[in-house]
Amino acid sequence: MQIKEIENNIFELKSSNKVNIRLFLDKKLLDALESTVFQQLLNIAELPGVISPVCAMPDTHSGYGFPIGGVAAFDAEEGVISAGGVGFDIACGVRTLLTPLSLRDILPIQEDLADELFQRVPAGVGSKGDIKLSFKEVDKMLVGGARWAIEQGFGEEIDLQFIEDDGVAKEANPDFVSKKAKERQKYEMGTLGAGNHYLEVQVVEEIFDLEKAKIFGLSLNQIVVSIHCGSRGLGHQVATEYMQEMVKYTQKRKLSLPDKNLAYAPIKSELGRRYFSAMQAAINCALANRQIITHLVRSAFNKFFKGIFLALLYDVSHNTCRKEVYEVKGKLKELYVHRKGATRSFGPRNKFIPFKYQKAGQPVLIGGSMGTFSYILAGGDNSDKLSFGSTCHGAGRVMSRNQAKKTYSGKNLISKLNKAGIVVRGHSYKGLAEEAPSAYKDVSRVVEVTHNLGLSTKVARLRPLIVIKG
DNA sequence: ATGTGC
Repeated sequence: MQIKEIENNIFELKSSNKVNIRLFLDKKLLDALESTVFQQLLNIAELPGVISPVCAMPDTHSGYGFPIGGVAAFDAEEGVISAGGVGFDIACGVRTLLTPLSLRDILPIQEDLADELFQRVPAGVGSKGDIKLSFKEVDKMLVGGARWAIEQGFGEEIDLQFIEDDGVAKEANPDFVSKKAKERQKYEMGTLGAGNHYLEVQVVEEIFDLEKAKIFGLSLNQIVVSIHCGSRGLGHQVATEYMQEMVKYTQKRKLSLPDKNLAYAPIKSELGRRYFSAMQAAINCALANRQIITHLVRSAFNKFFKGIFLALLYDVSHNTCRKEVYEVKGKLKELYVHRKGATRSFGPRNKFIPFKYQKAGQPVLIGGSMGTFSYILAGGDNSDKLSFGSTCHGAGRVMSRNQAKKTYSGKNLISKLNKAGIVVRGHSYKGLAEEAPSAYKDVSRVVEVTHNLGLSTKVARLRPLIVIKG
C-alpha cells in the first residue's frame, strides 16, 4: 500500500488508474485505520464514471462496501449510483434548535426536563409514536418531507428556510418505495430509533468564531437542542432492497465488482433512476421525522418555559447522494455526490444555503459520541475544491458495537456521566454500552483536521446536559 | 443503522 502525505493533513493513496484517492486526516488518525478502509477506497476508484478524487474524511472507518466518512462523485452521464454508497440509514442527520435559555435556566430542572423529553420523544429499537399513517398518507409524507410535517401541525413555516433543500427533496417518487418499506414506517414517524441516534440538550461552552456565532444566533452559555436520527425502518428497507437489486444487476451483466456490497447501477439506467427517486423519498422521511421530533421537543420545553420559541439553526443530513455542480477539468459538470457519513459543507456565498448564512457558510452540525462534545462548524472556503463540498460527520467508531458491548457496562456509564453533570435517559443498557465514548475517535481531533484544511471551520463547541437514547 | 440473522 503506497500512501504519502502530499500536503499537511492530505494523504494520497496510490491507485491503479488516474483517479486520486485522498484521505483528510492527521498521522495519528491514519495510523488507527484498519486496512479495509484503503481497500474500500481503491474499489470505489475503479467504478465507472468516478470523478477524481475519491475522498475520506478524518472520521472515516470501514463500512458496508463504502467506508463511513467516504465521499465519491460520479459523472451524471457515464457514472453510477450505489445504494451502499449512501448506507442503510438514508438521510441520517443532525438538526439543532436554538433556545433563548441559558445554563442557569436549565440546571434547576435538568432531571424533570429529561423525564419530559424521554416521555414525549419515543426512542429505542422499533419505537413507535402516537402518529399512525395510512399508505396514502405515507406517500404524501414521502413527497412533502418537512413541509408535509408542518402542514400536519408539526412546526412552523419558517423552519423550512433552515433545512437542507428547504425541507423537501424534490425528486422523490413514492412509487419506487416498496409497500413493505411503507408498512414499516406507518407507526414510526416522530421516533428517534436506536444505535448512535440521540436527542441532546446542550450548552454552548466555547465559541471559536464570534462573528459566525453571531450570524448563527449562538452565544456563550446558551442552551441548544440537537436531534440526531434518520429515516428509520423505511430508509433501512429501501436501502436493503436496492442493495440486493443492484447486486443482481451487476451480476447479471457480469460487471466488474470488487466487493459485492459495492453493487451499483448506472445513474442513467432504469434501476439507477428508481433508486435515486426512492432514496430522495427516504430523505423526505428523515426530514419529516426530525420535523415532528422538533415539535415534540418544543412542547416539552414549553411546559417549563411558557411561550418560548425554539428556532431552527439548521438541519443537515450525512448519508445521501445528491445532484450538485462542480468544476471538473475547467468545465462545470453535474455530478452525483455520495456522502456516507460525511456532511455537506457549503462555504460562504454559496447560492444553495440560506440567505441568513451567506456570509458565514452553512452550519455544519457535528455530533460527538455520547457524553462528549459536539461541534457547530461553518462550511469552509476550500470544501468546494478539495472534497466536493463535504466535511466530516462525527467522531467515527474505533471499536465495533459487539466489542464495545463486551467491554463496557451501560450502568457504569450512566453513573460516570452523572458525575460529569450529564443526565442520561436510555431504553437499553446494552445500547448505551455500544455507544461508550471510548468506542469512538476523539471528535476534537477530527474537527481540527477539517478546520486546518478549510473544509469546515470551528464556530462553537457544545457540552451535553441531557442525553436521550434509544 | 435495523421489527439487531440467511
